[in-house]
Amino acid sequence: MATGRTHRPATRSRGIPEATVARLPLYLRALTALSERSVPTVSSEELAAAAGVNSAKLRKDFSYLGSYGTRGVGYDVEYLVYQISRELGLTQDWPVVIVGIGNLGAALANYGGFASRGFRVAALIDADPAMAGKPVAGIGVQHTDELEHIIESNGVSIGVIATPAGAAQQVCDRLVAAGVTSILNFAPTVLTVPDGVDVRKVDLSIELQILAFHEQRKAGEEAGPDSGTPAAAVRAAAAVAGDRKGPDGDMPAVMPA
Amino acid sequence: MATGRTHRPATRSRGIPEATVARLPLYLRALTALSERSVPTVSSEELAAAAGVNSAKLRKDFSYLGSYGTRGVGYDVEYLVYQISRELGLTQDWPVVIVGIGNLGAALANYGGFASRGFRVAALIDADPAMAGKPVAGIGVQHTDELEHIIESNGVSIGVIATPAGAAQQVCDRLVAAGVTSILNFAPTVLTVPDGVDVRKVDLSIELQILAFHEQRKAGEEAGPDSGTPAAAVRAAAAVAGDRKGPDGDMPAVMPA
DNA sequence: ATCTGTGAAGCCCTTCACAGCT
DNA sequence: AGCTGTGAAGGGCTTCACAGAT
Repeated sequence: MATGRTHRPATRSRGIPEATVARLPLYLRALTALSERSVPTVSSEELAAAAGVNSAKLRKDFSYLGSYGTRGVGYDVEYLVYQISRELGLTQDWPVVIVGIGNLGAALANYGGFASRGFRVAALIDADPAMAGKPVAGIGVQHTDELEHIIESNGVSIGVIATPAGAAQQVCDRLVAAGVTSILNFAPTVLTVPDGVDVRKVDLSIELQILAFHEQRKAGEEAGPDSGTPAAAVRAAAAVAGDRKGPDGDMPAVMPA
Repeated sequence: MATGRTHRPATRSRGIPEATVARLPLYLRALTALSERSVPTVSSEELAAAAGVNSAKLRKDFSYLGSYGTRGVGYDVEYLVYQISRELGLTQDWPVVIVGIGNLGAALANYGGFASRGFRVAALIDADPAMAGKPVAGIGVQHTDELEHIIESNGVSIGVIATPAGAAQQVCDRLVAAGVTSILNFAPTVLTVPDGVDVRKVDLSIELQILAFHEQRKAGEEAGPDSGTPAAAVRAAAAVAGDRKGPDGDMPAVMPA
């Protein structure tokens, strides 16, 4: 999922499909809520509804973990919470560093979901010397110079990058060199990492652009031609004929060969 | 022009696969960077490297948009920027509201990527009366009471939810009732929406949990090289284990019958 | 009677490999 | 000669539908 990854037929992970892994946290959240309400058992149908998936998918997912249900009855909530937690590696404590304590970094540091489930903010790191020592979310910000030392002395293997795009690759390189093998990247850049390092990215503007695509499609379909969308005028300019074979419109004016 | 107003089989947008749509913003970003460096043309190989995908995939993706390249040469950068922008609906201006101006909401409001590409923060909304009027990112925060009025008078169709989990569904319902048809949800909850409304979710703790899973797997592998057997061995070992066929360990103490 | 666990079918996406332009 | 555009093959995920357990 990271950058260019060479061939690898079938990872010896444990045979759990990536798509399933990505849903386990969803199930876990739903189960935790049930657990807090002291619900003892739950059917695949009920749990699936709570997690927002369909029940066949949920059962298939669980089948990769083992046979944890009881036919005719359902799943034991507490038992499943434990099994999924263990599968996800949440029965241990993961120290995490956040690099880049701007608006977003601070928001992440304050995010409750961190501590609640196996993750502990071990340090906040920023390149601005003026930030050093300032407490954010009850933790003193440390300067980037300390990065390697912090990683090593805390045994950190997960790093969160919340720096500007320009600094992200450099920070990433330093994190990896110091021993980090999993990175959550909030900077709008493609990170290049060595094999064996996992990168996941969260990109706000990409999400919005995907929504815009679907939004545009809705607007175009529901009422035939363009309805009263604001600033739709720009788009009308593209209604010229040309030799390009695009499905809809062409370049406004300038266009090279 | 070639706008096929033919029969619509089902939910197929315009034949552009969802996976392709999700990558268009990535290409767009890479192309924008090239454009700023005044690079006139780029090959599928080069652009793919910059976007972190492989070139066959990129060419296939572009083939859904039309034939925008020149064989033997590559793609014209400016032309592609325009075509992808248009496809994503970024040639028009999308007013967006952000609901929930806590740490995260403020970070989002300050996020530059918003304004830079077709999106405009039309309003910031918070339930706390004490927040009302306070400027965040140069915009005055408005109270939730104004929500419907703001949506309608600004023609907002995209909403961002950055509230606590407990308030998310309620806010969502109000947004939808007021006319919003696309929602970006940062609250750790499954949102229920009517047909025709798109929801995308960004969930920090889920991303971390996925990383933890892989991190755990790495740690487990360097210790003992199990004979490279994916699912088969798991099942084989489990069959011997006894009742429950969990691959590894069982519940510490309590466990149902 | 009920609900899980799972082969099998179907679908979508990715990757390959080469035909077709320039 | 070089690079795009694309049919075809391949792989993974989802959905179906029912056998199997309690």
